[in-house]
Amino acid sequence: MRRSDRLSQIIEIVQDGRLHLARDIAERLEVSVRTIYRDFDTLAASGIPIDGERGVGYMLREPVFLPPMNLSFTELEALHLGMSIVAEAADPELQEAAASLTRKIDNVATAKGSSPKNWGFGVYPFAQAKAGFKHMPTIRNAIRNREKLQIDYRSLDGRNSSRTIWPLQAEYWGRVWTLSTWCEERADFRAFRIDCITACDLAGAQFKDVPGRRLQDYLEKVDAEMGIGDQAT
Amino acid sequence: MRRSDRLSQIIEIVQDGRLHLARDIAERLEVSVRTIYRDFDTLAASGIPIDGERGVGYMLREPVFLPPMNLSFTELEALHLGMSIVAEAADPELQEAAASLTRKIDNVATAKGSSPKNWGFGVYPFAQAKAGFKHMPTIRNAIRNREKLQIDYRSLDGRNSSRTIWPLQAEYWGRVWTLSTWCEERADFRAFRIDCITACDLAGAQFKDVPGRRLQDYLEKVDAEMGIGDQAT
DNA sequence: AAGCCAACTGACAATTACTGGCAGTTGAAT
DNA sequence: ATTCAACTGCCAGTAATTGTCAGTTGGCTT
Repeated sequence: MRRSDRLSQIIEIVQDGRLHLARDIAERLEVSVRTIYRDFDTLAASGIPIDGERGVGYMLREPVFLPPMNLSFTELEALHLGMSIVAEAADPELQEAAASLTRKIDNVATAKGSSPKNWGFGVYPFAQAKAGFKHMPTIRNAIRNREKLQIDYRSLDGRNSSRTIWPLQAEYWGRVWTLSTWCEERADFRAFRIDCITACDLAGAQFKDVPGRRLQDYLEKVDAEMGIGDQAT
Repeated sequence: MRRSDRLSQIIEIVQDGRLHLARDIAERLEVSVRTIYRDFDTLAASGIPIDGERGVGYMLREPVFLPPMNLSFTELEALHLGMSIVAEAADPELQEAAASLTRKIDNVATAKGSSPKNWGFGVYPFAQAKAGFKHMPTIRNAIRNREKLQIDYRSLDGRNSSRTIWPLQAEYWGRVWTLSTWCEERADFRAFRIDCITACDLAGAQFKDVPGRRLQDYLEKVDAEMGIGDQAT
């Protein structure tokens, strides 16, 4: 096996986010442990965020991918359009991520002497989408980690309520963002407009994968009703 | 210079889409021509779509990137959100590109044993955006290659007209797509709603970069007027 | 505090991979 | 028919990679 192939394999192995011992990897790739140590050196030198701790093992610090990947021209266009939209329609954290992703890709996908390419897309979503952005990072984080949220909500007709919810999915409707959840108070699925959420904090507990309360169950239920679910009541 | 660095450099050189001779590349990277031939072998074996033609030179078949790239978790989220939106709000060609890009990334960015990950985003744009999709591939292609378009247009108040336009940029407004152009008939900038374009064909000629008729000039003009430009008149 | 674990480091020889040079062959274009 | 430049095979010299060995270091457990 070629060295460069082995380096890619190491990344693939480490990508599960769990702890790995140099000895195990060495065994699996049929090289000596010393070689693995040297490989981790090389990877670190290339900027891959791998932490090695003495007495413990190796672990990936954050998600990574560096596959030999061929993108067609159309895929590049789809990517740029998508990033343009996200840069307009999402919260600042995602906006920054979209911008930095675009920079990274442009760095490698265009000849370095050339001027920044114009991809022929402009995006002008409605301003309303920006209301409620301040809660989006918290919400996305809660969805990722399956953490309950404690929210205060002011519905469109002016009633206030306080809920503990299991955030399942954020939806983008072109103008507004909504959040589909399992609501503990109502013991049912509820969708909230994110711009109507007045306060939003982690409740400090995770939620489990309970059949009947999963995103999949919600989508099936909504499909059955041919609607998009109720606003919070 | 390490071999792997040289391989990346070759990709970077070839990435301008033009023709390159092995001799020139060899000279530039200070290795022998023989080595360059061997490198192209290696690249081809890794799946990079480079064509070599005897007596002609080397050329990239389609855009490519295989950078050592680290994406943060947030960047991955931005990417998935963007692709979800494109998969809903764009024409079938871009939709397919978005889907295939998502597949490629999920293949490498998630542990290979795990089930497909749910990213917590849903996207439901208005159906109107889908009108006029049939012209989008032609239009995107024309923007890319700076080709004039011959269009038939039916404005919102029912008047028909036929124009030769220089397509500069497509804009997404959350519900509809518009196309900003230089219009030869009006000798001025004009924006057209893409869903109101009844026929759309390449005019068979390219347009040049004429100062005063570029996208950049249009954007400056629009900024100055604090509006979004006229609909076609 | 002692012991264990596994990451690390340095040195050296053996092995392997890469490279340049040369002498060809091949396919396409002129 | 000639030219051009991609391609191929071979060989010897060179450079990079590897395994072995003998340590050191920092964190954790007992």
